[in-house]
Parts: sequence; C-alpha cells; structure tokens
Amino acid sequence: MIQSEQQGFRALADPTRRGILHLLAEQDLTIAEVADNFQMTRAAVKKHLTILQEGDLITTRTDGRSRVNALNPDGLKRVHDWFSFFDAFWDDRLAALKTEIEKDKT
Amino acid sequence: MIQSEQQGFRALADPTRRGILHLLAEQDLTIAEVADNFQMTRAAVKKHLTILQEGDLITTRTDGRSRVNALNPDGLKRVHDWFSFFDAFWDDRLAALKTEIEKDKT
DNA sequence: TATAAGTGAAACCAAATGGTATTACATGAG
DNA sequence: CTCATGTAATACCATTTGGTTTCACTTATA
Repeated sequence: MIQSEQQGFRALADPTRRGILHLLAEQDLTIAEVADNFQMTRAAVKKHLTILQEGDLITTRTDGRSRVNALNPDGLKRVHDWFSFFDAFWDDRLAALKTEIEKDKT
Repeated sequence: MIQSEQQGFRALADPTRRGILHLLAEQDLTIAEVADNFQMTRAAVKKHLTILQEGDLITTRTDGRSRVNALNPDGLKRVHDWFSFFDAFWDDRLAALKTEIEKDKT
C-alpha cells in the first residue's frame, strides 16, 4: 500500500519509537524486553510497537507465548528512499552555489 | 541543537508539510503562493511553515512585505542521515540471508 | 497620507496522540 | 487441571495537533 509512507513517517515522529528501532537493530526482542528499556508500562510500549508495525518498520512473529519483534529493513528503506526526491535538488544547489562563488571571484 | 532531530521528524510526519517541501524543491515561494496549492487557510499553511522552520527543513527571508520560504538542504540532510545508523544492519542482514541460502544449498 | 496586499499572532475547537489502569485471553510448566 | 507468565484489548485522561476565525501590524503604491 502506498499510504504506508505516511504511516512510516508517523511512526518515526516519536522519540520512543526511534529508540525502539535502535534497540531492535541490535537484536530481536519481545514486548517485555523492549519495555524493560523504557520507563513506561508494557501496554504503552505495545502501542508503540503496533504503530511501528503499521508503518512496516518492524515485523512480529509468535514464539510460544511470546511475540518477538524484529526490524524490517524493507520498510525502513522505503521511508529512507523518500529523501532521494531531493537528491537532484541538493546537487543543483551545490552547483548554483559554486557558480555564485565563481562569479564573485571575477 | 541536538533536539532538532526530533523537530525534523515531527515536521515530516504531516503529509501537507511533505507536500510543501516538494513544492519548495521546485522554487522558493511566499506563504500565499504555498497556500494556493492547498485547500486550507493561509493561517494553517503558516503554522505548517513554522513547524518546518523549527525542524530546520526550510529557511525564510523577508522580501519587501513578503516572506519567501526556501528549502534548507542541510536540515533535510541531517534527518536523512539518521538512517545511516541502520546501514550496517542492512548489510548484516543481507550477509546473514546469503549465509542462510548457502546453508540450504549444501 | 490613504489604502490594499501580505504576514503575524491569538483565541478557540474537534480530533488524534501518548500515556495509564484494568481486564480478558493464550500458553508453558508442575 | 491449575497457575504463573506474556500478550491483547478496552476504557479513560491530559496534552498536542491541525484547522478556523479574527484582528493587528508592516509595506508598497496611488
């Protein structure tokens, strides 16, 4: 779905959720393990994990009575790629800046 | 300030603001000109522009009685660079995946 | 100096967000 | 089966967010 770009950005807007992504970059974790790293209830952490899932930034698998959360590189990459839109702009600006400098020199 | 990473992500969380960034990638625009592209009041657009400024994603200069908004590549790049944290992860995962495939083969 | 055009800012409102507490549902161990 | 553990889901609350309306301020121009 194309609209999950919105969900992805929304998920990244919260510092707790970005922190969770950093944790999951080191290793997969259950909800309880993630919650140990934050001073808030498991329920609150669960909400964050749900939002991260909706943004396709993490995946969840069932392991016995636990749910293990893991980073989803594809989803992260999709949001990351949004910025490529500005690649040309960055190049253009650098070129323009260079031209300005050249002009000032003469 | 280090906390403007948060302001940057917050600014990107709204589709209207991402749309404004796309507009400004084409050319610098006044508030009124930006507002022409959206079905909302100038005041609402102004709020979005303020949030984009707080995230260092745009800059504003005064031109007579107009305020001209322009993209700020530096700010955008700073948010963009946040993802580089996961670069190693992506590589590792790809390597692990490769290993798995090799194992299955044998 | 009027006056219109453009922006800034405040007050206000509905909806979304981030959090808690509580309760119910599944699962592994004794 | 029983019970402890882990997760899911709901109701509820305070704050933030995205929007409007309104009014004041600044500046170019007749």
